[in-house]
Amino acid sequence: MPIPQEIADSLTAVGGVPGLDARLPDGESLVAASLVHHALSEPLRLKIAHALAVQPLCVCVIKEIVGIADSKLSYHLNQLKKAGLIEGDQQGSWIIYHLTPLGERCMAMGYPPFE
Amino acid sequence: MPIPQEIADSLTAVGGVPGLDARLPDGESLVAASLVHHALSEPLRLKIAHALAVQPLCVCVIKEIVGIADSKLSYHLNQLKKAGLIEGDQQGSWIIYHLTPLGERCMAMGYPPFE
DNA sequence: AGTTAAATTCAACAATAGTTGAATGCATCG
DNA sequence: CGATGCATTCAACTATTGTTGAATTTAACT
Repeated sequence: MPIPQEIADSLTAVGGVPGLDARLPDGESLVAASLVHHALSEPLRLKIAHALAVQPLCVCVIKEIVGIADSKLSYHLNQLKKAGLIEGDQQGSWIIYHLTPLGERCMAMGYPPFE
Repeated sequence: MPIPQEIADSLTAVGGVPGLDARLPDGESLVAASLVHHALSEPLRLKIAHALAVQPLCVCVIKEIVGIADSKLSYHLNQLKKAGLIEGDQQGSWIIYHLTPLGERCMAMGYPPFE
């Protein structure tokens, strides 16, 4: 007597385990998506992303907002950059960070959907 | 010689650093959101969440889908549970996992928005 | 009660990720 | 050029997270 009837029935309806598996994103898509989630899995980085959703900012202003040491901030900015969510452009002495198109779309969705 | 003009101007328009800060989610919200991101920051857990978005499943079927050891699967199911994305109900010998309302909303959004 | 199957828990271990402070790179200004 | 301010890099360290296999729990069946 294998798995519960309800599960078995609906599973059969989608083509069994192979049928269900076919509906899932492929490995590459899962990895790409998980990288975005990982980048935003730290409150600090999430806050930076929200700030950049308001407007582009140089590192020194971001530093005022989050209140952490330079090297720590650089590390987290780099994590966001590696995930493709932000970019930095040198402008004189300053590096101005802004959301990428992907970053914009992410921040515009209001995710995760609480309430 | 302070920050670039464009940044300074738009920053002034939102009320300076304090004004910008007021537009950002509070610390509690940032932590809550980052927990959801963290739960989905592993390809394995993301795949499980996608599978449960198709239908509720018992652990043994999830195991067939992701192809990992029992204890490892339990660990990851627990991570998703702690983030409030899934729940498990005992039904006879089996535990049937399903998305919570929050999990449903998360998976329904098509996040992150690639393409 | 004894057995079997489903799933979780645990402790030891391995791997990843984040922090820190000093050193470095780069652009500007005198 | 030399000094200064903005930002990144590096190596050593700490902390968090994930993996493994054995032991345990719970429920059903005989």
